[in-house]
Amino acid sequence: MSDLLERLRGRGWRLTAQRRVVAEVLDGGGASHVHLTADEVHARAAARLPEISRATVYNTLGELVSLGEVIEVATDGRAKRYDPNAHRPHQHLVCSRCGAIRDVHPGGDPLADLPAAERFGFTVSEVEVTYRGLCPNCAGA
Amino acid sequence: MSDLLERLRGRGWRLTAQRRVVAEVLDGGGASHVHLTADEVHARAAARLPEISRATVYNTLGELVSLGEVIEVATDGRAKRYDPNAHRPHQHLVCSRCGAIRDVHPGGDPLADLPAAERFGFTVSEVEVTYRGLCPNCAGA
DNA sequence: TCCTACGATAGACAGAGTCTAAGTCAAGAA
DNA sequence: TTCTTGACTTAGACTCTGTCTATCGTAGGA
Repeated sequence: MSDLLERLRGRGWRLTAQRRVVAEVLDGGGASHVHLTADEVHARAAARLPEISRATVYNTLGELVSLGEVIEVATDGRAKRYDPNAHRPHQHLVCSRCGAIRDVHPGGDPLADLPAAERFGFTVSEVEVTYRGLCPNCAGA
Repeated sequence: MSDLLERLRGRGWRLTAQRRVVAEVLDGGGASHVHLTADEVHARAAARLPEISRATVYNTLGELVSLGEVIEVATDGRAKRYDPNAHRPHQHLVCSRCGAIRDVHPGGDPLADLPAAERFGFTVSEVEVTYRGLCPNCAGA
């Protein structure tokens, strides 16, 4: 994660304690890639830096998204979730009951599946694929 | 749309003026398939039936969704949008700047693109594909 | 026509996110 | 090292979207 901070600093980011903590929280999931809501990020950040405000968390997440370091995922129309796994293209598997999210990496480029005739003049730059169903826990219950 | 109302009535739906107006508003887009937010549906319904309440619009939309007559689309993490084009499988093309939405119908079944090894025990039942980019208007500006 | 259960209503409430004004501090300059 | 400045942070009010509850109204069957 320190390389992320260095990368951001190289792009003119001022390195504050708050931003550092938010970046660390997002990276905290490690390989499991938890997809936290802004509120969860705030709660975890506040555990280390109690005076951090919600606005700062929202600002920092927004900046990370616009810098392409984090992906915003809107799976349910409720709170957005933030996915730090931005550098490897992937898709999401979402449980319709409990909301659990898993990253999946099928091969192929879904963008190629949309013929020009179906683009209606749009300049398409990305695709978001979300598979919905029941996770093993919920399917068992 | 009257066939929709008949279909719903056949399923035990009580046919009230409010429900009729909401169904007509959703159908009002016709072939263009506008994707209205709940608030927009309420505004248009209120133009015909001024005393209709927000709660009624939300209730009716929720019922139409659970009956499979309308699809709920969460493209931006803000307000959900309601898509009356539920009977023909399709995907969405969304403008990242102005939020415009278009239905597209590429061939093929995106569900087939996810190998069992990438399903992690999930019982996958549907896929949601959203292409993002700039619409012709926004790309020109 | 009458009854009654289902549906509609107003308005309070809750969650997610944005905005503003004022105070703080990271990092470059001297 | 100290100073300076503008970017960053903060509290808290505000907006928007959606839900809930108690009460009132009415569609549709008897």
